[in-house]
Amino acid sequence: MSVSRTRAPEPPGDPATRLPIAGAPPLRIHEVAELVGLTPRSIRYYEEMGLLSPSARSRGAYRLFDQLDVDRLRFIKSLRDDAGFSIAEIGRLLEDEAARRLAREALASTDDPAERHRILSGRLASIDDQLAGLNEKLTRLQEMVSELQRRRRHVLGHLAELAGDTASAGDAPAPAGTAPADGRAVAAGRSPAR
Amino acid sequence: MSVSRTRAPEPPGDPATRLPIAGAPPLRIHEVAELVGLTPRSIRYYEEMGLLSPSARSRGAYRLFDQLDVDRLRFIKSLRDDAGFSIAEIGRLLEDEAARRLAREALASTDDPAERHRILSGRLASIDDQLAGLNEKLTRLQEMVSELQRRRRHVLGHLAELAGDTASAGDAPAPAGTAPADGRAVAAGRSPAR
DNA sequence: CACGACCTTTCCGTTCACGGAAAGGTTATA
DNA sequence: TATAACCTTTCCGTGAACGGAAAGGTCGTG
Repeated sequence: MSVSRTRAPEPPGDPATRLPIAGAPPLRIHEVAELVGLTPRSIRYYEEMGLLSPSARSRGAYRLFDQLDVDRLRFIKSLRDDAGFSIAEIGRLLEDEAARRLAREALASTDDPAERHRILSGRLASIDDQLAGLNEKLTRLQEMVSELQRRRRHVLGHLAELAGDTASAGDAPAPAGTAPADGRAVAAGRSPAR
Repeated sequence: MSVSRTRAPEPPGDPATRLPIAGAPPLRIHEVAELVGLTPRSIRYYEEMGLLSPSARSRGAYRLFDQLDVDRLRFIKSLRDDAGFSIAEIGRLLEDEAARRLAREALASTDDPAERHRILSGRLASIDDQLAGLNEKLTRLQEMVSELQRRRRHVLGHLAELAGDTASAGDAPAPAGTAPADGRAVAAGRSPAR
């Protein structure tokens, strides 16, 4: 989901990097807000909470957002809505993002193997921490999904039986097991219901 | 994750259904609270919000909870902590639970195929709604996880390269792709960090 | 330069999901 | 029956995550 572009510092000048955006016309707060699906108020709040580096300002004092800011905001929104993290937790994750940048620079400025190893190990540990948290949520969500799928199949079975014929009026025992939880989107027809 | 036992109304009498519980010694609020990992306050709040049927009361006015209540509370907690649903949303999901019971009864009391079909279709639609919401969350979470895994492999690669030898001082392009997102817990060594 | 549309900060208000105290009742045990 | 340890309802308080108004500044266009 594009956490932020990791390569290409792109010094200055670079016509049409991708299709939708041109050079880098900085956006104003309500524009990004609409773009990523947040309110200006929320964005200011996130900045106040330290989730955004004090992004660029115009001579006046208008906040100006570039593509990286937009990516970051999208990431924040995803963390909030999809993973259900609190703003404080997101703050910690993004601190880690910052640590990541620092590690990057540190790595670039030293050739000492011991030092490099220390830095990389720290990064690995941090990533594992995050993975642990996310995987736990993921697993439980998958359990819920497979439970629902079980029910779906059950209902479907009744419907089929109804369409076919009515043999005996007792319901089959049904597999009754926790099912291996396969995840992956399977069946859903309706609207978001939010 | 055991939403609630669906079978066996168990009229009266039934010694030792499962290992931990005996017949049905109703629990008091702080006991269930400890059991499922909630506070008494929260449980009362959930009842106030309509997530719990006015569970049994003693002659005094003590709330008494049986195994089904415990299951239901566990489900609520899972919905809250893992899926990140708000109490209101959980309320809607549980309303659906209720609808499920009603459908069950309705199905038991009619043989009219048209009627049965209507009921079953309603159930199916509701399940699909829920699946849609959960699957969306699941997908996005999986994306986040695979992004993290990508980073992990990247760091791991650097570490290996460091352990092996330093040939040329440039970083390999690395697979750079969104990786199919396999889900399933993969690597995590640390503590929960919550 | 005037204007409308946007922006700034500051501050107070609100909803959610409880926490916690007050005032009093209940239950099991000594 | 008295005591400790629970329980009840009621109500006020709180932190998080904003919403929204006030008072004023800034931008691009006519």
